[in-house]
Amino acid sequence: MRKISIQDIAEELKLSKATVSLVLNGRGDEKRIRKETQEKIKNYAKLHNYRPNQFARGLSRGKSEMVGLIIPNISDNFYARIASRIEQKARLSGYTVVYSSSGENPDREKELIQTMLDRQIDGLIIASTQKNQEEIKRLKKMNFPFVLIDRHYPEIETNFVIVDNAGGVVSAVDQLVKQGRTRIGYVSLQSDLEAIHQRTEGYLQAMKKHGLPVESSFVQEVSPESYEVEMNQAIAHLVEAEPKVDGIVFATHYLTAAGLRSLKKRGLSVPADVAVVSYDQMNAFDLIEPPMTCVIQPVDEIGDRAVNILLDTMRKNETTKQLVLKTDFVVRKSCGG
Amino acid sequence: MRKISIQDIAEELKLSKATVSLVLNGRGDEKRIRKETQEKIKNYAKLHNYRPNQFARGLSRGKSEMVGLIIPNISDNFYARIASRIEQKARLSGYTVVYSSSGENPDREKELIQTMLDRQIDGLIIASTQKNQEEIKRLKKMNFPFVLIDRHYPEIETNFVIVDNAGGVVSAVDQLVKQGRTRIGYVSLQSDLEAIHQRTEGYLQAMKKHGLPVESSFVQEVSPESYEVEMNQAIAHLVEAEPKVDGIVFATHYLTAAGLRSLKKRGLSVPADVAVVSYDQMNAFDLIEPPMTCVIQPVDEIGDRAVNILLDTMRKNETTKQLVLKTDFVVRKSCGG
DNA sequence: ACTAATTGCTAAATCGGTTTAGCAATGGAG
DNA sequence: CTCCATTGCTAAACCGATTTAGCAATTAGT
Repeated sequence: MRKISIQDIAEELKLSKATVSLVLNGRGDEKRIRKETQEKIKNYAKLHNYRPNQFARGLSRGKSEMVGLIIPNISDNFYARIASRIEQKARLSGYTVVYSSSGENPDREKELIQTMLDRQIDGLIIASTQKNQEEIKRLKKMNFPFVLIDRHYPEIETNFVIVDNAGGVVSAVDQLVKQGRTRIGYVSLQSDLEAIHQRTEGYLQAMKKHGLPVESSFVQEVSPESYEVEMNQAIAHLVEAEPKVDGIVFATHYLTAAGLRSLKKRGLSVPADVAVVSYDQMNAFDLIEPPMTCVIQPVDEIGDRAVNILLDTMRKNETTKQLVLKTDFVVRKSCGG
Repeated sequence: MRKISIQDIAEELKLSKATVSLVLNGRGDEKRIRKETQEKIKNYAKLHNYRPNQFARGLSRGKSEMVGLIIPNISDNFYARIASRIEQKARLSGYTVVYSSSGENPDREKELIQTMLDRQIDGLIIASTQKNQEEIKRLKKMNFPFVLIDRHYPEIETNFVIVDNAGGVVSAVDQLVKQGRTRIGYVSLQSDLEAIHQRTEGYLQAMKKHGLPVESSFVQEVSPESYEVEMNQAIAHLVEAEPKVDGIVFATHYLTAAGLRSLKKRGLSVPADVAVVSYDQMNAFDLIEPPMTCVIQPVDEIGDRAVNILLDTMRKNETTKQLVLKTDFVVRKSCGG
């Protein structure tokens, strides 16, 4: 049961490689190969479990039927779910997805893009660190098909599928206001990510819209590296400086987690003392006490749209498509509702 | 800035493809190519950003420098973390990891294995559905390098890295006993997975060891498809039948989650009414009230060991390696401690 | 009966590398 | 001056497919 090549089949059946290849690629009729011959080839191939060597095929066709996916971190549930969806969706169109995590490291991201290009992938989906403009520009200049997801470079014209971050936070603030909260704080991340800035924008917009004051202590930022520790500081500012907040919006799910721990340590009760809404969710956010109110990102839609756009771009050279998806919202007890 | 091939370099520098290839693969000295010539080639290659075509290289070398990873579900945090670790570790040895989710579907798993073999991967790491003996046997017969992780086929002699499931549950029961609980229930999954059976074994062993009775209502099984619903039934049996349980061990993290919801619905308090220990963890298990006591699986070690074994197997044809890793344990409030 | 069209298939180039056997030129030893 | 070693490099086969131009044999058309 050794590996069998097209050559082997051709010799065995006393035909040429060309004929065999044509038939096995379904071009037998088009090339007017006799039905009988076609059957013979197909049967032999099936019987001996013929499998085309993808290297040879790729080399000669210049296509790999693979698309690359680069995300910051596969063990972040948000990206894992996107990855999972993209894989499923891409498979339906016959593509294999190759994915890798950049660990939020631009150099590594660059390296990964290069590795994937070396492997002759046909297209790329990237949730970029957003510190990799040069590489993205290069892809664009190469006219290589790609789609940015979750994060994009506003200054580069590319395909992208992102989420309406500002809108998501607005709905979070709206909900707190609806519950009668007026001194609403916001905890965010020190970050260059557009998405993070937009969330802050959303907070400020929403507060303005409701005519609520934004005290200087209301907006807190912690560093991505040591947010666990800094969160205690941040919470201290929010709940001690006068006026104390009666509601907090956290900019990411893990900030919410850290924030809750911090609130708990101080003996503050949610939502009685402070109502909480989280941007983005975590697996157990409906399990915790109180269950967490969340802005929900349309994970499946991000994946589906990204794949669709990529396939379009790969096939015809479509115009660039830029999508901003609306967030969803789940009200649970943490917001005081 | 077009794509440049070895051919191009050779022509430009009036050398042969062979020389260029040799030099760029670091075999210049060995083949006694003049330093000067080597420099010329390397410089030209760097300057024009030469990148070898991996298809061509793979075709001619018969190696792809890729390893495949097949897991049930990338959006399950347990597997995501393993995948992440494996990717990092494999990269250090110059391998790219291609991964795919089987969705617990044996047919799909088989398909994935085939696809990966077609793509000429050099080795494979599989967390199998355990309903795919034929395929695994086939790999073995082909003498293809692979390692099973998390789940293995006891009747097939293969490399594997699994966890001491029974031992993990024993430590869970031990902890509950230490907290003075004596009527300990166990909620598991209807499943053919060895890992799941072993956990049940562990429960029974531990109860026996402590001389505790296992009432018929103490062991509950729910189906993987509708465990959320059936959990209510299961919990009802555990807490209503006499004698009522005063402690429960859940066989997986998501069973724990569902169980907690169910207990909450009935107004039962953890750990006052029922102490709880979870086999395996979830992201927010330290956030919930009460924080969850967990059996911790050595995720990183699974990944590291699997890669090591795979690399060994790929290089020299080592003897089969079979590893059973010990679990860890985190005590938190849910067990009454 | 002669040309034209159709049928059925193949030869050979190509993709971009790797690798082995060996050639030509130079230097040194005897 | 001849012979052998060494240096520096190359020709050509090979990996396993795809694809195009076109040949030979048969059938159809007039």
